[in-house]
Amino acid sequence: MGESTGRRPADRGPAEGRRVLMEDVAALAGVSAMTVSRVLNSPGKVRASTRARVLAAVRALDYRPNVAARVLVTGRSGVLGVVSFDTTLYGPASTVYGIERAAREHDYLISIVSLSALNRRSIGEAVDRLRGQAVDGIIIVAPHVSAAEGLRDLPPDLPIVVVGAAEELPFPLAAVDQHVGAVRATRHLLDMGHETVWHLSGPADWVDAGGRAAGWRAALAAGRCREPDSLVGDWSARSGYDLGRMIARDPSVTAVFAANDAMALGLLRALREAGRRIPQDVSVVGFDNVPESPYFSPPLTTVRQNFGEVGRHAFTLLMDRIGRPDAGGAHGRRVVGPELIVRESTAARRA
Amino acid sequence: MGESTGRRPADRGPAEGRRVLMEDVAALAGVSAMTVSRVLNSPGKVRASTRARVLAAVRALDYRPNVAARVLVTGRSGVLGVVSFDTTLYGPASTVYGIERAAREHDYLISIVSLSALNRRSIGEAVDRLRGQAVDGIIIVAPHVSAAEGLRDLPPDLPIVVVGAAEELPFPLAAVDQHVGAVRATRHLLDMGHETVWHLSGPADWVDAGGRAAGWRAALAAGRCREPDSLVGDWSARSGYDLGRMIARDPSVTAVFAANDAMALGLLRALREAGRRIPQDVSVVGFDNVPESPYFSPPLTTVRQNFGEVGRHAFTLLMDRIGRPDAGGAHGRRVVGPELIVRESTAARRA
DNA sequence: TCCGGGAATGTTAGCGCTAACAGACCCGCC
DNA sequence: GGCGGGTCTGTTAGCGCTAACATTCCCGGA
Repeated sequence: MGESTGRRPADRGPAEGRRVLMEDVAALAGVSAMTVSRVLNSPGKVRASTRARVLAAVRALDYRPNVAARVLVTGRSGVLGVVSFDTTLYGPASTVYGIERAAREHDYLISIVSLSALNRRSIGEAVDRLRGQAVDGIIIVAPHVSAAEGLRDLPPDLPIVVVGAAEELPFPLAAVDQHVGAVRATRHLLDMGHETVWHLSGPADWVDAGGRAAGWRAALAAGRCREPDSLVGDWSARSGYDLGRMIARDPSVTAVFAANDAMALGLLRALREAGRRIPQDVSVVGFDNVPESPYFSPPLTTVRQNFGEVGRHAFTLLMDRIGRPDAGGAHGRRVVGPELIVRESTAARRA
Repeated sequence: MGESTGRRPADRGPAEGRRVLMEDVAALAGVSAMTVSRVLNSPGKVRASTRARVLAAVRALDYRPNVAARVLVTGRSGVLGVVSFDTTLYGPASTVYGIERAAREHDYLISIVSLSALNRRSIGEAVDRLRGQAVDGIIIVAPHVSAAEGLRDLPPDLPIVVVGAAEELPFPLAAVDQHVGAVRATRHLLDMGHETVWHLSGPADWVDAGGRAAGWRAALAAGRCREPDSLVGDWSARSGYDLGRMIARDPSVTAVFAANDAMALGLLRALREAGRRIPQDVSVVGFDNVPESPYFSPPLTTVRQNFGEVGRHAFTLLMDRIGRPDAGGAHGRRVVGPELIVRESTAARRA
């Protein structure tokens, strides 16, 4: 059979522009292709002297294995899929970055699909696209309630981990505890003597927004405080500004918890335009601790989320899942505690 | 030969947990595997009635082609590599997002490698990792001078496009014209009667920082203005604040151009702390037009960069390059013009 | 000296798909 | 009715690698 196959590397001259194959390395090292493969994949099974010869040949020829061929045989690609939404937002961007670093440390590559819209269809499509590329597993960063619905339709055979989603999903989960963060922010304000705390919330269909609003509500209830009308924004500074203008002239507003730092920034501006001083007249707390928040006017009291750690947890959970594919078992949950960072935008209520 | 190969799909029962192969689809549709392949890859070459039968079978079995096998044969993966640096920074994040959208519209997936350090070694490694995954081409978003050096070592056989790098590289380039942006920002201030303009620059080894500083210098020279000492930051609000404190009490400082919006934010704060009013005492211009900049105090005059368009250009250039691999030819350059956005942080110099 | 047995290496047979060629089919026209 | 020409479909042969089995090698002990 060896006779009839005409295009074996040995038949053509030595690498002239042609891509270097494992067989070329084998020839140069004076071994078989299989030994080269072993040196690359399980070095322990090859005698040291042989291994050295092979590695020298690999370097000499600048050989790079063809991944497609390897994947075809082994079924594993060394690529993880990441599904995300609007990676220009600070939260998603930081989470993806955290995942990427964790993956790189373990020699995984990540492929990213952003969602154009948040609905069950688009999540399914994104996952399909990644499955099509033979990823070993998928991390879904889609902090959206309707996204959670989309997750229910997903195939159970593929290892999937979810970041920051709602509670009841059949997947391992890594997240920051939004509820606790919001409770801390709200209680910080109540502890300073404010009669109640207003809340500029995120979009109703975001899981994190829901969690923060629930935490705020719980803290108010625990303190037996009146719960002001809900003010719903969209994470943007603009929405914080617009909502801020609605409450800025109400003197009963002395403490506001904004669902993220961008909204807090808009709020600060609306308050100042209305002549209210911060923190003397109104205290403001944000959420996220974006790198700019210490330089707001005034520096913003906010809640820090450790996205890097969430990313690392998500990666670890996925590795666990890939390791033992008995999908049914208990689904790991890694919840990271947020941290209140007190700066100058909050003060005790004036007597 | 067909006899001896024991594991053909037909030999085992119909798909029982086993992965669905093209041959299964073919059997169900009553055609050969090749016809299925044609329906999937060049539908025009198959009679409509046959095509319909095949597609029905594909859907019935929920068949998904094995990409690894396809890549092994065709050599094309449908994946583009993106090399980037710190995707939590607004610029890189937005660029990557723009690339991702453009890629998605053309059914490409992107794989991302972030650089931990900016030096020639790390760029080479990142490119190697992507090459290892058989990407069809690579877009490098590494706006760093030493990165540019790393680019010189890259293999010429792989289609590569660079975003926002320095001038003289043997690759197609997409970028925002930093020089023009900086000239516009500076001239805007000079036109308002300021005697000169100070500049908080970005890190010296970033290409964009160099471009902006050069534009600032050119505009000053054109206006025959004194060039103040250079103040070098690192893009962060903190560095803008620190540098701001150094100049805040100097009454001759009446106009400052910050190399990005984050630094401008820190600067605003330092100026206010020193009792200088903006824009009455000092005018400030930023660069980037981050979504929050309209809500700074005061709203920031800045320079808008259209990252989405840069991403789209980069993608298009890469497609061109993949299309005709005669690497030698002219290298496309797509330079996007930035736009000055005047808000309330700039005003005419007091008489 | 020869032999048993584990370690090192080689050989064979695909992984699932598509390029290239071969063959079947169909239509209208002579 | 038969035949040229295009259209549609099938067959064959790998793409480059690795799992599994086969073989060789090497060493100490009898």
